[in-house]
Order: sequence, then C-alpha cells, then structure tokens
Amino acid sequence: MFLTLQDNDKRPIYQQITDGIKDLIARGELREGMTLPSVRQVAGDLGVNLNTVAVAYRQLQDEGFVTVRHGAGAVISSRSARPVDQAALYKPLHTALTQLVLSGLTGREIVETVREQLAQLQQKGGTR
Amino acid sequence: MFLTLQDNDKRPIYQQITDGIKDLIARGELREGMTLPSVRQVAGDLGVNLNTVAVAYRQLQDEGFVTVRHGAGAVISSRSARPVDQAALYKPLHTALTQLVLSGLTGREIVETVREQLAQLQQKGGTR
Amino acid sequence: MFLTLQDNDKRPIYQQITDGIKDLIARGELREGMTLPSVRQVAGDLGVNLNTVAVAYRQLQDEGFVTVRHGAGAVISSRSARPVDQAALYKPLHTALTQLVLSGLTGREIVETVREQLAQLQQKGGTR
Amino acid sequence: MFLTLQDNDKRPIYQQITDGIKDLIARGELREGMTLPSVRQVAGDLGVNLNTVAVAYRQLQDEGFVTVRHGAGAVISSRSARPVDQAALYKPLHTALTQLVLSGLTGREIVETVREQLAQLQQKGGTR
DNA sequence: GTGGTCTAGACCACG
DNA sequence: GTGGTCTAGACCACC
Repeated sequence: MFLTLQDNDKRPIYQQITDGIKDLIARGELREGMTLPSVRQVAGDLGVNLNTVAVAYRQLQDEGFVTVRHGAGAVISSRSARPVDQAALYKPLHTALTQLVLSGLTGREIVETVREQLAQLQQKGGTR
Repeated sequence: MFLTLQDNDKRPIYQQITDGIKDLIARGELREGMTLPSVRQVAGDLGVNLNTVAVAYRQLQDEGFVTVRHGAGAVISSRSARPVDQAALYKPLHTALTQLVLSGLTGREIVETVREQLAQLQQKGGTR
Repeated sequence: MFLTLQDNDKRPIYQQITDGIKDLIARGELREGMTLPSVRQVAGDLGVNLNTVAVAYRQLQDEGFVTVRHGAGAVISSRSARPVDQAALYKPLHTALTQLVLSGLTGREIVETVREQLAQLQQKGGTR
Repeated sequence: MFLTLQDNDKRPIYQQITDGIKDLIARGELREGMTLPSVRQVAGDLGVNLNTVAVAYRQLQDEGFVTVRHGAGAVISSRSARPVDQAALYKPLHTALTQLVLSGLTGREIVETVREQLAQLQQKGGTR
C-alpha cells in the first residue's frame, strides 16, 4: 500500500489520509487523471472504517484535489482547479519554524533542512 | 495585550495561547526571568475561560518553557532547561512544506519565504 | 454534439443530460416532432455509460417530454402532453434565490439577472 | 423549532439542515454573532442522528457561515467571512428558470414570482 | 455542557 | 462494482 497511518500522530485518521494523499500528489506519485483506490480498498488496507475513508475523500473533493464521479471512483484533478487560502497556507510554516528556532537551531541550519525536505518532495518531478 | 486570537484558526484556543507565547519567546520579546501575566489577566484580556489559559500555562510548564512558582506567577526558564523531541520537531515542517509545494510555489520561492520568516523571528536577537 | 458535461457539476450525469435536453427544448432548439439522437450515439459522444443515457431518456419519457417508439427513437412531445407538478416547480427557484440573497446580491440585481437568463432562454421563441 | 424536514424532499437530511439554516440567515432570523442550537438539541428536535446534524454544522463551517468554537457552540459569522463561488451560484437559478419556462409560464409571470419570493426572503431585513 | 471522531453495519444511488 | 447517506452508540477534546 501507498499510505500508512502513524499511531503517535495526533491528527485524526481521516486527516492523515487526506494529508497522505495530498503528499502523494505533491510528490508526483499520483498525477492528474489517475484514479484513487476505492474507499473500500483503502479502508481494508488501513484497517479502518469505510466512513472514515469516505470523510477523507469528501474532504479532498471539497478542496478540489479530486473529482468524484459517483459510481466510478475518484480522479485526481488538474492543479488549476484547486483553490488557495493564502492565510491558512503560511500559518503552519510559521509555527513549525518557531519551534525549530526555539530548539536552538541556527537560521542556516533550518534553511538547510528546508532545502533537504524540498528536494525530497520534488525528486519525483511532481512539481514540474 | 501582547496576544491575540484568530477566529479563523483551527487550533484550539489553549494551543493558540501556548504557540503565541512560544512565539514571543522565540522573538525575544519574552526573555529568561521575565514573569508572564497571570492566568486571570490573560483570560480577561482574551475573553476566554480561566481553564483554557490554565491549560496553556500548564503545557508551557510541561515543556519546560516556564517555571511556575506558587504565588509568584510563571517565569520564563533558561533555554537550556528546555527539552527537544527530534521526531516531533520536523513533522510540522514537513507538513507545512508539503502544503506550500501543493499550492504551486517553487522551491526557490519557498526558501525565500522561509528566510523572510526566520529574519522576522530573529530580528530582536532573542535566540542568537 | 449539442450537449456537454461539466466536471464541476454536482448533479449526477444522467441528470445533467436530462436537464440539458430540457434546456434545449425550452430554448426551442429541439421542437415538437423532432427525434433525439440514439442512446448509443449520445453515450459515445459524451463518453459515458449506455445505462446512464438510458436513465436520462427514461426520465424524459416519464415526465412526458418525449415519446419513445420502439425502433423509431425518441421524439419530442407536444407541450400539452407535459404534466405540471406545482409544488416541485417552485422549490428549486426558492433554493436558488436564497443562495443569491446570501451571496449579498440585492433584489434589484437578482431580478435583473433573472430577466437576462429568461431573455436568453426565449430568444429563439421556442416557448412563446 | 425553527427547522423542519420535508419527507418528499430529495435532498439528504444533512443538506436540508444546512440549507434551512442558510435560509434563516438569509431571512435575518439568525444574525451575526448569534449561537446556533447545539447539535444534540437539533438532532433531538428533528428526530435524526447526532452525526447527521454534525455533518450539516461542519458544512456550514467549511463554507464560512458559522465559526465553531470547540466546546462552546457554533456562532454565525459576519457575511464578509463568506466566500462566493460565482459559477455554482447561477447554475441552480438557470435550472429552476428552465423548468418554469417549460411549464408554460410567461416571462412576465416568472419575474413576478421571483419578486414575490424575494420580498418574502427580505421582509425581515436580513439583507440590509 | 459543547463539538469531533470513530466504528459497525445498513441501505440507496450511480455507472 | 463505485461512492453517499444514515443510524446507534461509543469515546475523546475543549470550555
């Protein structure tokens, strides 16, 4: 399977699924036009309830990442179809950076870490 | 007041308070030895429940950012007193970066944003 | 083709087809006695399942918009053959108007929009 | 109670609740700053499951109509906080008008009906 | 008290 | 087969 759940993760399960799929899209493993595995399959693979996965899929649809065709599965949308909430976008980054600064890392070290993580996200060509 | 709450923020109120105070420490506006305003005062200023602020202060104490002395309020700890959870440290950064990549920003733009935010956090010299 | 499907439309595909054909009838592009293209042709053109189109045609027949003659296709009925469900008729209008009011439009603007859309529907003189 | 469910309504229950509350906001019976009745109370009054109401409330939150404060209820947002999807806004109106034209009503009659419904929606001063 | 999440299991609508 | 909705009932987090 391409998704895994973390026990020590504080996010709700459905959110982990949503974020995980967004992550796969960001990394280019899931591309425009591809069909997501069915709700039932994901639920079975992860060992969670059908509804939990359905909530995640619904969220992805609401945010414009996938187009759900009733009875025919969920298809990855084109990027242009996805909206952007500028305010909500930078808040998590700010919080994360604050934590890193507090931990005593220097700005140089933090930027280096950011570069590494970005390289990892983009190595599949997902943001071409 | 030095803290404000955002209506459109998804974090619980106590978390916004905790994060806000950490932010002030990171920026150097709150320094080692300074005393935080009382739970009652913060609750009154923000218009929230006493318990909510108490939870935030409790969290700051648990994480070693402040030392609460009975009858004397909460004072900012020295940085060396603060523990570091490596795993928990980088996860928020990864999530935040993923969101930014998904929004269509290039790696260059993201690194630039990171630099700006770091500069803002450090302009007071609080952690350098 | 005379019909197109919208990806961002929440209605089921068969409903989009039904509504689309009703629209063409309302605009006078399809008139009494004309024959609809075959289920197979529409399915092929739109790239959807045969059953989906069949359901749409069935719905049009149930509502009296077309008469299906075995082996001869579906022909547009005379207007007098079409029944009217008063209650069901005004509910969608009410819902639509509520949405427009909520969006902040003034009554004057909404009435103007309605006039424009009606003019568009009637420009071919199909129902006058 | 201020909400009622229609048996002959094809919309899912949670959608009827969402639309009903939007309607109340549009009519000005629910105004900015007022608190919605609790999920439990609505569920009890309407005789539906807790989750069903929770879905409706979540939808209202996602669309910006209410701000949910965990543990403290759901409060009506200011109108400026609400986003607008232009495309989705006019489609229902178009569909509704098409049905009315097909029923044989004249343009004059339809505009008159629209005026009446708008007057009804606005009589409480909700759109001031 | 409030809302949020999750499960187990049912039934419906769509393709 | 697919996803969507709903119920009954549980437990958690927040205020």
